[in-house]
Amino acid sequence: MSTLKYAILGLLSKKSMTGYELTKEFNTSVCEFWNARHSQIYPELHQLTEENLVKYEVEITGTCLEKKLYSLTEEGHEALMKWLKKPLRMAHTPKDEFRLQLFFSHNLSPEERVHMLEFQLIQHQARLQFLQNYQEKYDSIPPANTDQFSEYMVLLYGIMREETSCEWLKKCICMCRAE
Amino acid sequence: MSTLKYAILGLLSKKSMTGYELTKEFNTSVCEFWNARHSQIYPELHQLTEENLVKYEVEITGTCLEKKLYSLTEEGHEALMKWLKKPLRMAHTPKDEFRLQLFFSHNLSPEERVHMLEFQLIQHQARLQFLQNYQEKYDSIPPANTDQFSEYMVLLYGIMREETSCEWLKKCICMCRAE
DNA sequence: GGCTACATGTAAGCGGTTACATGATTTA
DNA sequence: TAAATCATGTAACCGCTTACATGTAGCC
Repeated sequence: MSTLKYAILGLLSKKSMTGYELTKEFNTSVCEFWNARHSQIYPELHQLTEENLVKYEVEITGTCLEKKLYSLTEEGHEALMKWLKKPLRMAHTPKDEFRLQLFFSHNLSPEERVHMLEFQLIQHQARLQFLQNYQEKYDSIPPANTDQFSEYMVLLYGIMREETSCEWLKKCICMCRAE
Repeated sequence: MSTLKYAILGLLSKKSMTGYELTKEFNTSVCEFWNARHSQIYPELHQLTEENLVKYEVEITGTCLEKKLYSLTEEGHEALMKWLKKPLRMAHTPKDEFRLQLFFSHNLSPEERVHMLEFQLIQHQARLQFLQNYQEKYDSIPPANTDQFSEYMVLLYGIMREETSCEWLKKCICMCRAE
């Protein structure tokens, strides 16, 4: 079963949602480490329904607009728990077009190379700022048994990763300028 | 044009190679930030030939085994340079199944959660060790205009990223045990 | 009345993986 | 002579993106 299905089960374990709301979730909180478009989510929900891992109730908004409120079945909850307990092999290093460029960058002039590093740096600095702002919403580390604690750990990684990226880019700029 | 095509052009700019050798390259040095299987590489080489970005010469090994030695055309070199100079938007945070698990990990027992963090930690420590061993081959930072320098920068990122991952995992284990 | 957000779907195509398929060369 | 490596290809399938397609509800 695809990871996306577990992501959907996980989100539905927190709160019953429509496909539309799931799509929004994938574009906000979860998007730091997973994402999906509605064109992928609706078919997956159909499949999960067939597999009896989720069920839905039709609600009417206004006079006739139907929306499907999805929730986990007992079976769905079990499938989620089983996946959560599965030890994962470390993921293969993800593809990275910028580092591919950099790998061939000796074909560029020193100025061009420094320029491309600086362009990445300002973007990662902005991303770091965004994540740090998000972190300020926590005035302390949440208790370990809450979903806020899980969120906090994941956010922490994002911040540390961006700090490292900025540090690395600055180091590279420095080394390029040294000669 | 897909990134894989530029990766192939980049590798061929260093050295003329067969599809088989390109495949090996994608499983060693370059695999830290890009990879591809032979089933994808051979069709891409056919397309690049049609687009007149690469050309090949047939060589005979032994008595009859034909191999195609690919190299860049003038046009191919220009395409590579054009791509190298293209400023890249920061890549979207890559998908990460482990962090997805962790995001839903408040459903686990404290012991189970610590266990999954420790399992990741030993894997990242091994990867860090591997990259550090690789780094020892450089006894100093190579001159900035060489391809070794490009390699060195990319390797440095790998090491810093793994260091950060280990640091983060240790911090998480600590926080999980604190309560 | 018009705009934005809510809400749900399908189709075509791309990049990539896994598996199928074949055969020559080198080395132990 | 058997196994590992060199060498080149194709087919089916999967996950995902982009685009197509439709209609309602709420707000200004």
